This record gives sequence, C-alpha cells and structure tokens, in this order.
Amino acid sequence: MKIGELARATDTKVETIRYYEGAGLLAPPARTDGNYRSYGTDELLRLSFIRRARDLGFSLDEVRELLALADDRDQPCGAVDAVASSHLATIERKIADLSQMRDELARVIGGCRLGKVGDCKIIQTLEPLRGASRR
Amino acid sequence: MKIGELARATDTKVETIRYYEGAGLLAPPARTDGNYRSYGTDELLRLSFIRRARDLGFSLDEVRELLALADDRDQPCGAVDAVASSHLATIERKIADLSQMRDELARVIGGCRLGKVGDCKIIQTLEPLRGASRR
DNA sequence: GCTTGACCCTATAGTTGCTAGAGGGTGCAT
DNA sequence: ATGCACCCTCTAGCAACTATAGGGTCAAGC
Ligand SMILES: [Zn+2]
Ligand SMILES: [Zn+2]
Ligand SMILES: [Zn+2]
Ligand SMILES: [Zn+2]
Repeated sequence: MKIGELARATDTKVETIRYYEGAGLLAPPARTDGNYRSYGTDELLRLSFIRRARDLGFSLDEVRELLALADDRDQPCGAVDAVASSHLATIERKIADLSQMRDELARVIGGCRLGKVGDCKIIQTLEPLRGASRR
Repeated sequence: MKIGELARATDTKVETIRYYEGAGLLAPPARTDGNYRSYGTDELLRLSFIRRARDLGFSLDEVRELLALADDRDQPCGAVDAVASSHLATIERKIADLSQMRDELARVIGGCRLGKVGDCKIIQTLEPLRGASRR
C-alpha cells in the first residue's frame, strides 16, 4: 500500500509517517518504480504499535525501546514492565503538578470580585510586592 | 543590578532572562559602559510577575496579555478573569486527559505477570492484531 | 602590570514531536 | 493534453527554553 493508505489505516498523517521513518522508528520501506513508498502488513502492524504507545503517552525514545524489547519474544518482560512503570510514574507526577496548579489557580480566580484591575486578586497575586497574598 | 543578580533574585536562568527580552516580555534594559545589562526594581517586579504566571502554567502569550492588562489599573478586570479562567479550563482538560492515560496504563501494567515478552500483556496491548494471527 | 577567574556579551543550534509549505514528479481518467 | 489526487525531498516553523562557541569586562591577587 502507499503512504496515504497506511496513513488512513492507522489514523496518522502522511508527514508523521515520514517523520517516524526519519526518526528511525520505521525502516525505510521498499519503493515503487515511481519512487513511492510501498508498505506491507509488517509496517502496518509496527505503525499501529507506535500509535498505540503514543496514545498512552510514551515518548518516541520509550517507543523505540518497547519496539526493540518486543522483538525478543523469549526474553523475560521485566524491562518492558520497567519502561511502562516509569512512564506511569511520570504521568502521575504530571497529574500531581497540574492538580496543584489547578487548585492554586482556582483559589486565585475565586478571589476575583470583578472590580477594577488595581483591586483584582488575580493581578495582586502575580504582583508579589505590591499586592496582598504571599506564600 | 546585573543579569546574574536578577537571575538569582527571581530564580531564573540568565539565558531565560535574555530570552524573555528577545520575546518582548522584558524591555531592553539600560546598559553599563561595559555593555552589561543593568536592571532596577521595576524589572525585578516585572520578572517576578512573569515567573509567577509561568509557575501557574500561563503561556508566554497569556503572560504578555496579563502584563498589558495589569498596566491599566482603572479598567474593569473582566479580561483578566477571562484569561485566567480559560487557562484553568485548559489545565483541567489536560488533567482529564492524563488521568485517562494513567488509568489505562495502570490497567495494562496490572495485567503483566512478569513472564516472557511473548506473553506480556503490555506488549500484547500494543500489538493489536498479532495476538490472533501472526504473519 | 599582568594573569586568573567569575561574570557578561552575541549569535546560533539543539531539544520534542510533529506540522506546513515550496517546488516539483507520478499516475490515472477524461 | 489536461486536470487532479497523490507522491517526492527539503526546509522552516511551533513553545519555551537550554546549551554551546567564541569572544569581551572587571576586580582581585601576585
Ligand atoms: Zn514516559
Ligand atoms: Zn479580578
Ligand atoms: Zn493557558
Ligand atoms: Zn509483562
């Protein structure tokens, strides 16, 4: 199949597929006489793998690692688990950071009485030495 | 004060301060005879504002907007509230997305029995079609 | 008065993961 | 032969920095 078909089949943009090839996630495929990339089922499977991993938030480096690990089917899967678990920890850290941001931001916004800018709690919070609330 | 002092006072890297200047968040400051940037209290306050806004996750575009709004102290603060509220909504969307990722990833990892890669639930989840019909 | 070292300067490229464009070639139908 | 959808390579752009390279400045110590 041509790159456009592969793109439709995997819900990926054509440019992204070419980008993955340049990034070493997909091997350079066979070419037609007209120099078009020509893909088969293997590439479809590999790209599906990549897309699913990306949907789970894995970085391209992690995806590369997972792809390499997936090829050694008889090895123990501890390394796979390690990549996934450390990624999960990263996501949880991000959620924690964002939740703290959300709480603080919501608190600040809650203080706004929709008056003048000079009296706005949001602005005062951002202006440390001129306004009220310090932390 | 020189840029290094300002950097220490605001917990910002020197390069970041210069970057903010190039990005139009800080005006080009006065220079010494030796062509060193020379900052005063105004710049310290402005950079503190920027850092606090960044800590709350505002984009540089949003910070620019907030800085502009903060200057018109007699205007109503509705626009400030709008920027902050829409940013809060963005953060909440991010948290929701990441939480879904976390749940799915945790579920997948929970299925791993630490056997061989070929039997690993993590790998199988990423390889949608291979579980049934391989090659 | 000369060197050392901490600090400063500009300009440019790298990071992540794509996305968009320019400027062209291919393949098929009308 | 002409239009059109699709493909090609190469380059630049996005956010928000960060990190070099290759210099200049300034005060202290010998
Ligand atoms: Zn990760
Ligand atoms: Zn307000
Ligand atoms: Zn925002
Ligand atoms: Zn496993």
